[in-house]
Amino acid sequence: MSNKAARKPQARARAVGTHFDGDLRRILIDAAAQTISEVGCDRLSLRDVARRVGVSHAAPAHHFGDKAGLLTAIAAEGFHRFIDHMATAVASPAANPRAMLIGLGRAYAEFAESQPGYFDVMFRPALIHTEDPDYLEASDAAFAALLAVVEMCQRAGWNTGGDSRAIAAATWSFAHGITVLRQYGSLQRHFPDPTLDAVTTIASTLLAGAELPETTTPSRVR
Amino acid sequence: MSNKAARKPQARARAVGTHFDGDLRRILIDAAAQTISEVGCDRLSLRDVARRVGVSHAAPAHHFGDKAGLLTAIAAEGFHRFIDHMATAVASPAANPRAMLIGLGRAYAEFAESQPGYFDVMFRPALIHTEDPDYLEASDAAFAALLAVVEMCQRAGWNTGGDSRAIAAATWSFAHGITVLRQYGSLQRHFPDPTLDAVTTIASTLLAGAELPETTTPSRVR
DNA sequence: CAACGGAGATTGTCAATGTCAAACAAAGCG
DNA sequence: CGCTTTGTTTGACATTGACAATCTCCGTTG
Repeated sequence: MSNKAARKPQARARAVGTHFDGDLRRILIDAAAQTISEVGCDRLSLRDVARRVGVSHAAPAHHFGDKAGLLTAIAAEGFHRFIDHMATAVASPAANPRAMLIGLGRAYAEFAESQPGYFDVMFRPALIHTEDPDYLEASDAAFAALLAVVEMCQRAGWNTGGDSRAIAAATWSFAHGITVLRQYGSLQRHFPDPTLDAVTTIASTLLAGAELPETTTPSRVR
Repeated sequence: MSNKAARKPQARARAVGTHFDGDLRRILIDAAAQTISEVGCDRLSLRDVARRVGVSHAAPAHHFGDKAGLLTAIAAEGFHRFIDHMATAVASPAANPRAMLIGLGRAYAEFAESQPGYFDVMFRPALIHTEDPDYLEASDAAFAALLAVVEMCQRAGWNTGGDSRAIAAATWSFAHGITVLRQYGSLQRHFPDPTLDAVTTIASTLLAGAELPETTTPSRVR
């Protein structure tokens, strides 16, 4: 809202029948992401985005083809932001698999919480053009980044005895499940202490078959 | 489509201004679930459902209040069907944690694939009335059923050393993540053999820290 | 038996939305 | 100066969710 108010006069000043310095596309994406973070991906309306920015109701469709095109652009940018977030959050190889899993899971959920306007669109293939080259490229880059983390840990001495792609897929699945179920409130409703550390630590204990003792878990809440 | 054609004459025969034997609600739910399985939850339209059933465009809203009401009813019934499916799929306690996880994960994904019209709605809180008593009851019952499986395994000698609710939450998260990512096609795109067995087995190996050897995995594909 | 009230279902209507075609303005270029 | 291209607006249309009013049947009550 604040940046909208700051941007609107500039937009208005040159609005009538002229160009937007070529950055209307960027402004539209920002406004749409902001709207999604407020009302959710399902209630996004092209006309509402246009209203917020201060342009005509058909301007968004002109830039992105259709509603799915706008959401596709947001999803692609979301994956790029996701890559940046994961890169800074999991910079160094973890001491052990459990610590790595916890770090990855927390970074995943942190991104979903800090960038809801992007995360909500990234995994909604029914709403976007899944064959869009930019989207595919960004999605592939995100998986490649996750794969790089796994292989970095493998090089750091962690031998899983498995294909790194499969391990990355499983890790992604687990982090994604925790994240979306937390977003839905499903976990909060049934699990008394649904902090990321608690769930993820218990999960690794579960899957390890209860042999592993409780070790290095810097239990930072939330 | 086939059952619609078979049902339509009966409906038409008494349609004009009369009652539907009290089962119009059921017919609407069936038609809506069928529609969702075809076009997805996002493109469901009350008027389309009404058209398929052969009633007026306002009939669905009359029975369910609004669109979210219809989806809420479907979600609640979906959780009940989910409970039945899991009960038959995981009837006996698993020999070991890994076998139980694989069984749970497969049953979870099997349900999502066999009942897409219901699964797609069950985890979309933005589209339903999450405070609806029937929905909450059904959702709670589903978690209770999963919890029962975990505790059954614990009684069968599997000591995880953790709270059963936390273990159930983590298990649910992992199964959910695998399921939705498979639905989205994300896994198929990056993981060469995204069968449930493969992913889940690798995952348990990953989380166990690579100490566990490859054991009992009846590798049934898909 | 007749009046009645209510549940089930319909019709009509309204505002909002996505999409499309046409018009329009500004800039670049011959 | 005229032409094309790009960015944006205007106008229109079909679809949708929601609402109000109406109608029809059925069981109840007097």
